Amino acid sequence: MLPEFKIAQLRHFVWVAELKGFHAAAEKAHRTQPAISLSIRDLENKLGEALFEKRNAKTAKTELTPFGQHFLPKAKELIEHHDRISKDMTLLAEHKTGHLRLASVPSIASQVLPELLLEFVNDTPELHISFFDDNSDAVYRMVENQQVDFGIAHLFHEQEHSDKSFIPIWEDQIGVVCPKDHPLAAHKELHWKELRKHRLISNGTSRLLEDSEASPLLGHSQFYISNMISLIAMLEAGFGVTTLPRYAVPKDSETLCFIPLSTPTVVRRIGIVKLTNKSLTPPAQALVDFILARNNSAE
Amino acid sequence: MLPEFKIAQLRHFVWVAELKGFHAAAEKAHRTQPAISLSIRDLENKLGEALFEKRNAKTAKTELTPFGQHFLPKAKELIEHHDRISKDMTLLAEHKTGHLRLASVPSIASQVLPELLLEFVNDTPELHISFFDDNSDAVYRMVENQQVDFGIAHLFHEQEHSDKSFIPIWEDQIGVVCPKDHPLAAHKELHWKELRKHRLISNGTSRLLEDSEASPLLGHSQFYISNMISLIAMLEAGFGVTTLPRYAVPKDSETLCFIPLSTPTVVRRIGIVKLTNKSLTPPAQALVDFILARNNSAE
DNA sequence: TCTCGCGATAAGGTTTTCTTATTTAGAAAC
DNA sequence: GTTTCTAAATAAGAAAACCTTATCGCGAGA
Repeated sequence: MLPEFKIAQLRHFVWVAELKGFHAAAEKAHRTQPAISLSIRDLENKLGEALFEKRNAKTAKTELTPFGQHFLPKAKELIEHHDRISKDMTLLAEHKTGHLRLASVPSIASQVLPELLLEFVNDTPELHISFFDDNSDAVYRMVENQQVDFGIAHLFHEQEHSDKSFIPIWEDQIGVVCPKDHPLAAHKELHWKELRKHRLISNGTSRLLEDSEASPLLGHSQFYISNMISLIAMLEAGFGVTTLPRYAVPKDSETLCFIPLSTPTVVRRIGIVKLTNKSLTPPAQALVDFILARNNSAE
Repeated sequence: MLPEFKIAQLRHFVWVAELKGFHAAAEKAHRTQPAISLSIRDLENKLGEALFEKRNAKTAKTELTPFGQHFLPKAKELIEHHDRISKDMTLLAEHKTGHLRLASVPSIASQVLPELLLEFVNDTPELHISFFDDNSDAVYRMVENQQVDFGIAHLFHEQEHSDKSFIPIWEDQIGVVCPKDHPLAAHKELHWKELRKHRLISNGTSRLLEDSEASPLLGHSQFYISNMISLIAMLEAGFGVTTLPRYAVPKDSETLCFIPLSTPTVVRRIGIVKLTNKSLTPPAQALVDFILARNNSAE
């Protein structure tokens, strides 16, 4: 029962009023003059009042009635409001703006994401990114609680996360880390049995070998260091060697080197974790797409 | 190139979101369910993003995407803005609200308008009325300067106001005013010659007689009082008699009476003055219509 | 497994909103 | 005073948008 205005119609009205003519307004609207006439008439009928002075009379210029003068600023405000929302939502949909929350395991966080994010935000200056790094469990938890839009973590076969989906992206191969002047450093690749002669330090990622034929090594290990910084320091001090996924090793270390294990070849799959039945926000979806595209083209 | 939303479409979206279902929304919109589906899909296409979680999947309840959650409050605000304007303008068009500015000559102002306005504003509690009373010249001037929406004044034959139009409403007959105990008070009507025997006080309205056969009376008059209050006081004191238009005489005077002049019968036409090429605001037009209707039915 | 509820999809009709063509009226020019 | 010109109104038909009925697909609960 209240009349419902169309934005286009209001635009026509504003243009006729401001350009003082139907022809000029028609041109601006990319319509013909009769279309504007009808549009205005429809508006007048809806309102039950004339917006422009009777234009068949002697008066030459199209001029607003007092009623029309009242309506003009209101119409303009509504149009502006509409356009603001339209623009905001379009920007958001084009992931040019908004807020993106992301959690990742430290290895990817430190070795892959910095460069990747730098490239991604290059053309989206208004995008805010919140970034958390923590271990896989914590990442899963943050995804579950919707503290982040998506996470980057390992795939756990054991724990069934039926409500989450996993998109594998990176394959992180397990290898041996030792000082560059260590006897093992000369090898291009290693068989697990070759490690038995050396002092092996196990760490949090060692359990990745549990299911492999290298599992006897774990019993062989006398030391366990969970903290990555300490572990690296021990290695650099020449205390021994360890096994680590490649991404967990500082990329451009001066003192340490990484030798892949050829037998067994153990890979840790790292990928994107998100809630299955929840869409991503446009910026988040854009980043996921970006990561996928980059990794497909890279391989 | 920016998408343009339709208010109806936004309503559909809000209803689907809030009622958590297309059927419920369809009912509220007095549409069928497919209409709502298409409406939402169109909106999603315009935005380039899904608003609701994929509804063909396992999920039962229709739920918003994060993007949709962002859009919902904005859509609601825009709808509210639209409805506010729609309502305001409708009220204004129905002259239920707004501002009406009016000027009138004192006679009508004091004897006709009070009762008339009281009746008029009866069903328009939100209408503000600014009211000025002044002589005819001033009323014309205020109309001309658009200080008032319209005026109530005399018709001047002499001065051509080509830009103003005059709608005659009242006919104000000239008569004689005298104390109730005056010899003339017994008459039902008077011939101008009968006044010659009495002391005549002329006043601002006396020039209405100038063009009539009673013009000799004006030379006969020894006193001229421009101020109405003083004039009435003089009459009440029994100083003499005067001629006045009927509406200029206090209606229910205890002491004075009004006897029409039969020869000559001079009427002063009072009516509505407005700018020719300017429409009235809806409340002003409504009042004019009201006055016209009242006066036609009264006669 | 069946059925129900909810939403998507398809096809066709109605309404709305344009366009082209023409008319009208005032203003300016002759 | 007639002609001419310009701007808007009007008419009629085409195009687009929108809604309806009918039907399908799919997951959930009986």
